Amino acid sequence: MTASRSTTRKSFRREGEDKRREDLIAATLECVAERGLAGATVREIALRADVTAGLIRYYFPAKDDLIGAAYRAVMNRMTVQASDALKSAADDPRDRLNAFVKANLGQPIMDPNNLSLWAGFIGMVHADPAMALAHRDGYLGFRDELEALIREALLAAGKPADPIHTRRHAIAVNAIIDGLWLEGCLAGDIFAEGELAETGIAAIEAVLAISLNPEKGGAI
Amino acid sequence: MTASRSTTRKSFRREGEDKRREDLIAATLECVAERGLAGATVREIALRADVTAGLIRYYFPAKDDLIGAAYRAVMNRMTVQASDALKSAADDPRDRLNAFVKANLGQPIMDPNNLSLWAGFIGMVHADPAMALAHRDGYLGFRDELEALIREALLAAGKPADPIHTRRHAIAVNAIIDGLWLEGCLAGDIFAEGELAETGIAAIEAVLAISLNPEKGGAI
DNA sequence: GCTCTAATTATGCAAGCGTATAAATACACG
DNA sequence: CGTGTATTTATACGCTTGCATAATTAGAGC
Repeated sequence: MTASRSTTRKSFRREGEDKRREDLIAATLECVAERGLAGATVREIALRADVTAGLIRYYFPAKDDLIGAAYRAVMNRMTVQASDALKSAADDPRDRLNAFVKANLGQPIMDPNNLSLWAGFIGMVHADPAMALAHRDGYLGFRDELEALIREALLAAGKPADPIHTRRHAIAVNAIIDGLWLEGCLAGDIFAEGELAETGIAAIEAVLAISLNPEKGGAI
Repeated sequence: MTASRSTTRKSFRREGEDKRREDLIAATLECVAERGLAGATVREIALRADVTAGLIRYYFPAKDDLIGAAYRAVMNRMTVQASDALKSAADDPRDRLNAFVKANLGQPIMDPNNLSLWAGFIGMVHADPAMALAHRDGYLGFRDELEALIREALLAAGKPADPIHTRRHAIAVNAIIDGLWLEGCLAGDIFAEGELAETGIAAIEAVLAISLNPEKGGAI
């Protein structure tokens, strides 16, 4: 046994399955944030997670599964962040809707990194049915939550809230939020702090014909 | 000269530079439409254009240049289609804005293929400054055109149209159009024919507090 | 009809990709 | 303190990719 090892093998720690999955997903998001979906290669992700590439396949059958998990994680994180804003700030439904919109149109949801992953995914939706399903679930879930908020806000303002109109309102308000979120993520630097959130609130107030600031301003 | 050629060389025709570029861009769009940006490889594009891969580099220094040209072509095409709708249908500014919105929220602009290319691009914007520039130009151009339409529509309805409010209105209306376009491209099948366009018109009327159907309905 | 050149094909290369698999090792358990 | 196993590393394979370059040829101009 006189031979000396020319290279030392990487030392490592065993981690819990959940921890590793989370780390790998976090590393994936870092890659996407910095170089887009194309930059999220198996090797680069492993490097970020301080792990060797083979381990990824131990936790995810294929790379697409990791990417899909990362997408779901981001969407879920955004959903949770928006819901948190609801919990912490409201009893009047109009305040709740107001807080929901402001949360979606401010940090940390309105962030270029989120957009990069979202866009990369959307680009695959058309070609990959599995991802299309993942997307539609997230979209409808978001819109349903929004529709419930709108219904309550309308009722609190003494307005009718029949399903047909409420649905249409939800579609329009969803578009306003999505569109402004997009603008902010893509070119946040050309807008003043809070400008997009204010614009969104004002537009939604106009569409629903109610005030979302019931304490300060009266109902329209 | 008894030797026979084992394989015959591909016959070809020389084409004008413009024609070839257009063909290559069209082939690129086909690839993106079918399999997403990732499916738009140099070899696949060449196959579609009935050309060998090397020729692409003769017209485009690098693949990214072709992709960028394809992006610009699509955005330009959509812009032209929307502008055509303006020319063919209007003298009252409110009708013009109405037509503009309807055009952007209907065929052929609201199309999954357009979205695929757009999304793939947006995903790269964050990482590639050149593409970021290409995008911002297109975005600001679109918004400027929209802002002009809005200003005229407001004035025609006897409403004030000072720059500050007009800008904010343009941001909001742009968000509505973008958001609904997105929804329609992603899940057009869950909406009735023309539903998104109607929803968009109604939302924009509410935001601007004017009617966009001056012949039938009066101003609000 | 010849010639010259620009357009096109054909071939190959080096790099990077995702994936497979065997060897090594940390660590829980007795 | 061993021992077994789940976790992790290491290595390599086959494929695809974008790009370079040499050979060919279509077609314009004289």
